[in-house]
Amino acid sequence: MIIASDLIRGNTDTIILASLMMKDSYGYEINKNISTKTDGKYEFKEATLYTAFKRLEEAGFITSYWGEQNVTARRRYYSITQRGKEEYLKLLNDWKNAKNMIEKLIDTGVMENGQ
Amino acid sequence: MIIASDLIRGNTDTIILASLMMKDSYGYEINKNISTKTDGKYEFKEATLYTAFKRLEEAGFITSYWGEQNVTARRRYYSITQRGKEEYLKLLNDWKNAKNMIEKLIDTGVMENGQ
DNA sequence: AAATATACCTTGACAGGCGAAGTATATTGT
DNA sequence: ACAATATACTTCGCCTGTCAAGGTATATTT
Repeated sequence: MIIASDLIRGNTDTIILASLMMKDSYGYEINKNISTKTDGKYEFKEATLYTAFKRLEEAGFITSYWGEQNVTARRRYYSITQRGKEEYLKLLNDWKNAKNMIEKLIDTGVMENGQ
Repeated sequence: MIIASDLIRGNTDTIILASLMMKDSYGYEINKNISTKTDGKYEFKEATLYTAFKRLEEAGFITSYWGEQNVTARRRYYSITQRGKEEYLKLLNDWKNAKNMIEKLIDTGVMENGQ
């Protein structure tokens, strides 16, 4: 998994909501898309992913429904709600702030490059 | 505290090690410096800070010694070790990778600005 | 018939953050 | 003189999120 999960923690919900901003999707697909986007460097552990879905649904940020009977296994699709969209924007902003703050705090000048 | 601690988690050790890269310091001072640098937006909770010191010392990344008797309360100073310096560089690199990955995963184009 | 891929779910352990409470000294305010 | 505040460190126990491990079920490939 290469990337320490404690560095992703706090962005889990944002990542899931971002995926659902595009279109309704289901756990397995979301995870595969993440894997593709990161060249296989990251993927949620299943338990983490499904725990997150439950948390987000209970909070009213997403809703779910069973997909049509399909060729492979059954799929539970998730859809982002209006409140979820608002939350996503808030989380995006939180990340922006946290990121800037962290950079300010961990930089000692040893890595001489602005990006 | 404005900033969600789950967004900082994973950078706690890096922030402390970064502080000690400059000079030996003690908990209270490190925390005040963080508060100053962030315009009061962030500060470790005491329990978090001292837990982190213990963790880092057990891992061999820092060492500690009691400061000279001084005008106010007694101070336990921390010093970064050679292994701690190497760890700091590693953590800095981990952060850089995680940051890029997160940005890639949470961006949907709704916030139209490159920074 | 077995292996693999798709797809979801739950339990229990573990680690880090932190509220709360405690200890001790020096300075500042009234 | 006494209280409040600032400095400074420590420990206990709870909470939350991650995740290893196990389970269920179907379709395709070997």
